[in-house]
Amino acid sequence: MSRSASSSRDKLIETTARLLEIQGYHATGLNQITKESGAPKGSLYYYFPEGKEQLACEAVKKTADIVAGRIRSELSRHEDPIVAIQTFILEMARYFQETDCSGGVPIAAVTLETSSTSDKIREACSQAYQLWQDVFAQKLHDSGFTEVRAQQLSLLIVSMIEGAVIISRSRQSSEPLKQLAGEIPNLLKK
Amino acid sequence: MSRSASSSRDKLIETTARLLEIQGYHATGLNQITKESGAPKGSLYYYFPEGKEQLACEAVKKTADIVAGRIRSELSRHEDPIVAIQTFILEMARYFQETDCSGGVPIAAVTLETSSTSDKIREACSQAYQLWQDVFAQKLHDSGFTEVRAQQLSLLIVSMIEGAVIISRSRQSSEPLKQLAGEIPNLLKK
DNA sequence: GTCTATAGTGGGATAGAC
DNA sequence: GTCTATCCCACTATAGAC
Repeated sequence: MSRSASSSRDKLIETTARLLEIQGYHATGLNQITKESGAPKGSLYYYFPEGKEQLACEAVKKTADIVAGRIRSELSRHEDPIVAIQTFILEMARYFQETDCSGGVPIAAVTLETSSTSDKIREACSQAYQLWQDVFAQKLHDSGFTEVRAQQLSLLIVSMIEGAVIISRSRQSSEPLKQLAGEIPNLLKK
Repeated sequence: MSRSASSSRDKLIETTARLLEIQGYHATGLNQITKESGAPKGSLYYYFPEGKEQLACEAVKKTADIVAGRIRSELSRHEDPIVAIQTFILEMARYFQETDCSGGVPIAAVTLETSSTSDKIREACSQAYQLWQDVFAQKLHDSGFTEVRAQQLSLLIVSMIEGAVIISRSRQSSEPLKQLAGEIPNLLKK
């Protein structure tokens, strides 16, 4: 439990999470991860004896929590769920541009690349999406929607965001994401 | 222009398109493509001198056209756009299950994996999404929506489908896709 | 048009010194 | 805990015979 130990481990996970978001799973090599993390090269298999799959799994879980926290934090800034979610999506558009049109769907590529070949990673991705959906649903439920309706709408919101970012990425433009934000009032109006 | 020549070329493109859909770009090797296509191994660089990038590009374009045709054909089966789009999405859910939960987003992985590294492929993906969006928009415009509104709603629809399939894939279940279908009436009701 | 062989690179993973 | 060296494998791409 020494500090330097967990520091190297954390750096590996964080770097992996960052690279998976912008490059995907297969394009992200172990060499690149150790190099960019600054973590000692020999420590990778010490902390992650099962190799790349385990490392990616941990990275996805870490991303799940961090993103859930960000969503929760953003949504809490406005009481009205329409305004809150709209603002969150516009904030995502900003982040998308800030990352040279390569961020915003931190686990989508991993999901698509590994869903047929690694149940562990796929399961981690599934739980991440569920977690994010739950955060949106909580906000909607707090605002008067029934639990069932809140879950349905949240699945829709998470789906739309994922798809809009992918299309935004293909166009190298945040326009699709911004357009999506404009549709939120229409979507949540009963 | 011999028949066998274009036949090998076509087989390579079709096999590539199929593999890209279920495996993504980096997991799909040239060896696997030639092997599964049944096309002579030596012919790949004869037909695609620029290699994998060119082959993937052609595969994405081919997919774009075929999928556009399928969407158009499905949507024409019902006059009411709500019923038509709903039915289309349920048909996608069926296809998703038929392909062992690995089909349905034929170019999403490619888009995410190559958008930063190949402008040619990224551009082909962008045009594919635009084409699919246009097909939905045409249907909506024919049904009385203004052109602008039809385009906005279509972007939303394509985005939602992409996202819902990704989440469906992570859960190995077509439920998210089916839930999305249920939301279409609410979405298109003015 | 097609084939084989191979160059050249980079990947993941392991062994063993320190 | 960390490092280096190394193994094996898969990949893209090319060269040159047929």
